[in-house]
Amino acid sequence: MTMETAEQISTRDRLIEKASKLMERKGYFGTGINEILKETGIPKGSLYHHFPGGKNELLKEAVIYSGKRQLRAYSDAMMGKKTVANGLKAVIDYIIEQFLETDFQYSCPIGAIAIESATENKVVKDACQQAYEKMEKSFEAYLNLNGIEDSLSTARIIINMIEGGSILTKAHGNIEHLKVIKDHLNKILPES
Amino acid sequence: MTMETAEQISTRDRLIEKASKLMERKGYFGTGINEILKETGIPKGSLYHHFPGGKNELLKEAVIYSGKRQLRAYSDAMMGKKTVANGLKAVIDYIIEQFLETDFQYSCPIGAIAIESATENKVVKDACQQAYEKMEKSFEAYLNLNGIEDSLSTARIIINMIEGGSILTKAHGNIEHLKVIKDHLNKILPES
DNA sequence: AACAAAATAGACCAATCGGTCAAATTATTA
DNA sequence: TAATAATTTGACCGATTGGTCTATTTTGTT
Repeated sequence: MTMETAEQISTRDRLIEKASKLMERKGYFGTGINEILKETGIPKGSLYHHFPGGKNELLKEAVIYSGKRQLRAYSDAMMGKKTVANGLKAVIDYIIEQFLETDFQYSCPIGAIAIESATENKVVKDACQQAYEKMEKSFEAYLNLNGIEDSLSTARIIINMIEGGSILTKAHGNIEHLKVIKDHLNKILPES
Repeated sequence: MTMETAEQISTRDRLIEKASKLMERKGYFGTGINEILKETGIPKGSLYHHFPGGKNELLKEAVIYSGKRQLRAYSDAMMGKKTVANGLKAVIDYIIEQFLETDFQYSCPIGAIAIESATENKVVKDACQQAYEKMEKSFEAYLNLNGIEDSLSTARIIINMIEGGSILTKAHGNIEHLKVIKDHLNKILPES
């Protein structure tokens, strides 16, 4: 009967959350099991109890978690915007915000893992692919619902620009490459 | 007086070359000093003789090397093409070729490093930034020379798409996301 | 030939890597 | 409450990490 806060986060979720954060910034190889444990204070045995597959299994879950969080954030940003162009520009604005808030430590959550070769950790690689597929379908549906032609290819172009723009933003330490995307959206999407 | 081949690659260059290849595929953290040494057969002492700064210095040089190689490959692909659209499509074709030849192990050479957070290795980070800046200026000049308006912002959009498209291509294991870029180039650039 | 500088060679180091495992503890069910 | 299952705890493991250091060999210069 301890005084506990309303929501008690499980050990498993705490591991996934921390792994997700580290992974987004340092990739698969840069994310250390021991670092996750030290920062969360969770002992090693617990990790291998919840994730018998070890690092691969934990990071697979972390990719899924990151993907969901990213998709939800994008959806929230788009919600309520009157035009498609405005909805997508709100997504870019959200990303810009993240970069500014984290002093450019933020990056494309899935990209940092997906970019690393991974003949090895196929489990993690598959999780990345599925996360991207969900995002693609989500964008496609959004465009299709608003009467945009070539909704699939347009969705792909937009995701390409977002992912690439995020890398460039991180590399340069300024948001110019993301701002350019907003301008470009005006060109390729119907006004108002 | 040994029978030696025409070109003798220096120990230094062999290290940079191998580091570059590993780094493009596995990023900063995934690239191990020991792995480089084992695969090249070069002893450890030689590495720290040529690169007193250790891993950071070697990988900085590797980023510069990768950037130059990438830029040259793009330039070669564009050369001789009559229209800007065709020149840029040739660049995408080159990238597609690389993916197919390497069974999708190829990735954006600089992106794999740039995406990893790097408050730490500032040296490497700066090298990434400079590599991207050179590429941006190169594309901008190419567009400007061919009478394209908004050459800088257009260059940035194109680089964004290339980098993002490469990540998505790697994640999905097919070239659809790169093909879409070629179609899009037709839309945003003047025909022939 | 003699000397100095450059480069090669690899043994060695502490620290960290991901992972295993047996014991102790807490929760659940009978 | 007794038995059982789920979970936590942390010591321990071999392998690998990036890095240092002292010889030895090769190269260049006079």
